Amino acid sequence: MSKRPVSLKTLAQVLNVSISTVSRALRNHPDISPELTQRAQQLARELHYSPNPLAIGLLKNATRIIGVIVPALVTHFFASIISGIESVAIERGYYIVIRCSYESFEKEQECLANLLQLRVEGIIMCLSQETSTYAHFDPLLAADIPLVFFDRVCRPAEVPTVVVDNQAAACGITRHFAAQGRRRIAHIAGPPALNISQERVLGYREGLAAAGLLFDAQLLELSDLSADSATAATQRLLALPQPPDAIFGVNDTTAFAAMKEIKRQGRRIPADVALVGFTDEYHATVVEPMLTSVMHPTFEMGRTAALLFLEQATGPVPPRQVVLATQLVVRESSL
Amino acid sequence: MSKRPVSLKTLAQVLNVSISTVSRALRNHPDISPELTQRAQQLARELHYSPNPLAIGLLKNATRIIGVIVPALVTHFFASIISGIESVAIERGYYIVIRCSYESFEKEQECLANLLQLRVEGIIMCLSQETSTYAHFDPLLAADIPLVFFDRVCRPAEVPTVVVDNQAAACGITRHFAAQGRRRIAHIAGPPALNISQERVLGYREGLAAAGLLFDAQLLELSDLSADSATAATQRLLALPQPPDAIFGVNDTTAFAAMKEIKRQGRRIPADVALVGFTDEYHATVVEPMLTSVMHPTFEMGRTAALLFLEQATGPVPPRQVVLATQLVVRESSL
DNA sequence: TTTTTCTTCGCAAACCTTTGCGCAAAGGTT
DNA sequence: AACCTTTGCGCAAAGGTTTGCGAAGAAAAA
Repeated sequence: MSKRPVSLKTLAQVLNVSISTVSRALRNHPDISPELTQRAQQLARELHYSPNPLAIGLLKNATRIIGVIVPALVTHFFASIISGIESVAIERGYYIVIRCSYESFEKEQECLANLLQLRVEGIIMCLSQETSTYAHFDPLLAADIPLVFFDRVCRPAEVPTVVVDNQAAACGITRHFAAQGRRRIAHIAGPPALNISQERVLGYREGLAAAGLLFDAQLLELSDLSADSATAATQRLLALPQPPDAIFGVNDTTAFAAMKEIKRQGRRIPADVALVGFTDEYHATVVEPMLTSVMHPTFEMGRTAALLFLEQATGPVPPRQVVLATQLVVRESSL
Repeated sequence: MSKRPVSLKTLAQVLNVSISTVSRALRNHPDISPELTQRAQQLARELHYSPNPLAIGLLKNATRIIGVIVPALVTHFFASIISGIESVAIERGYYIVIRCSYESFEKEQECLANLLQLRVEGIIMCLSQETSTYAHFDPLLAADIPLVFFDRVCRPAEVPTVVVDNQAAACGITRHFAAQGRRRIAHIAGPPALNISQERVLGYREGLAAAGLLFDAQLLELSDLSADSATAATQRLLALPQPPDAIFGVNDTTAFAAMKEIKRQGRRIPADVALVGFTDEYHATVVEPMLTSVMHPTFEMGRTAALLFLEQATGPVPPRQVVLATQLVVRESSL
């Protein structure tokens, strides 16, 4: 298509020496005379020579590309994590190729296969919401291709992961509610297959116990992390004979949807129902009332995931499980 | 690092034929006997052979990678556009590599050079806020590397672009305000170098004229698209002897910041000051009052940009300028 | 039988880079 | 004068794929 860029061959012809000599000259090989080295580097600059990564990749069997698979792109959470991954990738001379699974197990498999075809050097990903079997990662592990999970993880014994302290955070939220005098604390949970859902439910129950409250199955609702399902869950909760006086959403999308529904029904936040989200999207501060939420170190999470990849890429080391601390940011919605 | 995957060579050795024969067999070349073709394809499946894109890329001088440069990743707007680009890229067998300029002209140049080193087949990008000279695109044009701009554009005579009807939309907002009886309509504009800022200011003035209102320079404030600068601009506007009764923000970030400041000063929206944003981020519906805004077809914008790239990639055609329609979504903040 | 025509495959070059090895000329040592 | 070392460079292979051309063998035509 576009004309071929200048190669070592071009330089060699101009300098009237062999290709291998030019190659050495550019890399300051001691075998090459200072004058020729000088001339070659000078010419390379003038002609804007840059080594062809495909040729090097072919030779070294390394593309310097990291594949990244996210369930969704259009969220503060994932965009910020990608941003973190990108930042360390750049520092270390890697490129990242993004693929989106759209929360679909099937698409997740497609993305995986697709990125492997590209010969990525590793994959950093977050499981889709539908993913509940994990055999599709076998080929990666068998081929020694570094794999890193973040947030939603599996097979932690084999694959390095970076997650947040979900259970502790969820416990903290529940205890925060209890400390405000709330007694009927509800939780809108996520898909049961996901570790994040499980851990947050665990933390929720731990918090209840710590506050001396009994677990009430009616107050534990399920959602698929979407606004619609969260709205439905909220409606069911509010329709209870004894509706909750506090709701803890599994993420901020859930909490925003709950907030809308609560307000739509003319109930006051936090007077009638206190509300807390999870993830701390940027807009938590712009809604009214401002949403109490669990701040995730998203950028840091991305950076850590990338560093875990680098760790695996340099030498095969045992998989590390990094747990990042979150912080409960208390705002108007839960006071 | 990781072991080399199976290549044509591997297959050739097993089948006891030459590499070129296997290559032809897999591509159903008529020169190869049906039985051998059959056997080769069978074996390729069993061994999970997939052609090495580096080798093909080297041969064809094509990486099937599109470089994408955005000023920021962590926004609904850009994430959604990237999503659109990705969707058509996948359909056409391309990969996308994302780079972020962080609104910096210097970083924009770095990203550009970096992606060119990777030998991307084209670049789809949005100008950084600081970018006001455009010579750094010369090498691309000279090398016939397809380039596409979206939203913030330049050199439209040479480079295909996809934008929204900024002036018409801005005019529409202003007239909407006027129709509600507003008389002192302010605009918080963006960096003057950007086409989007210029066009929206033009539309603003066009709308004023159409409504029979005089332009008042005091009511035209500048921002750098950040929340902080928008807050400052809002403070200046509200401190005016005759403060505005309507504010039109150059984007939703600006509008959100303005909303916070207006509320902080104890003024009512829309009673005292009506407010309209631009871009319709998802959270426009969750703030209180819900924000009137201009809905952008962001996903469509990404898709269009990718299609424009494909257009350039197949054959050099004159650059097209695509203008997408927006829609003013009227909500509580301006009624 | 000899020549022509298919059929079916292999050789080699090209894309670009790196690197082990070899080789020539120049200088130095005995 | 004969030998050894250094200096400075080229050859060739390797990595995986595609493709024009040549070639061997078989079948068909003369």
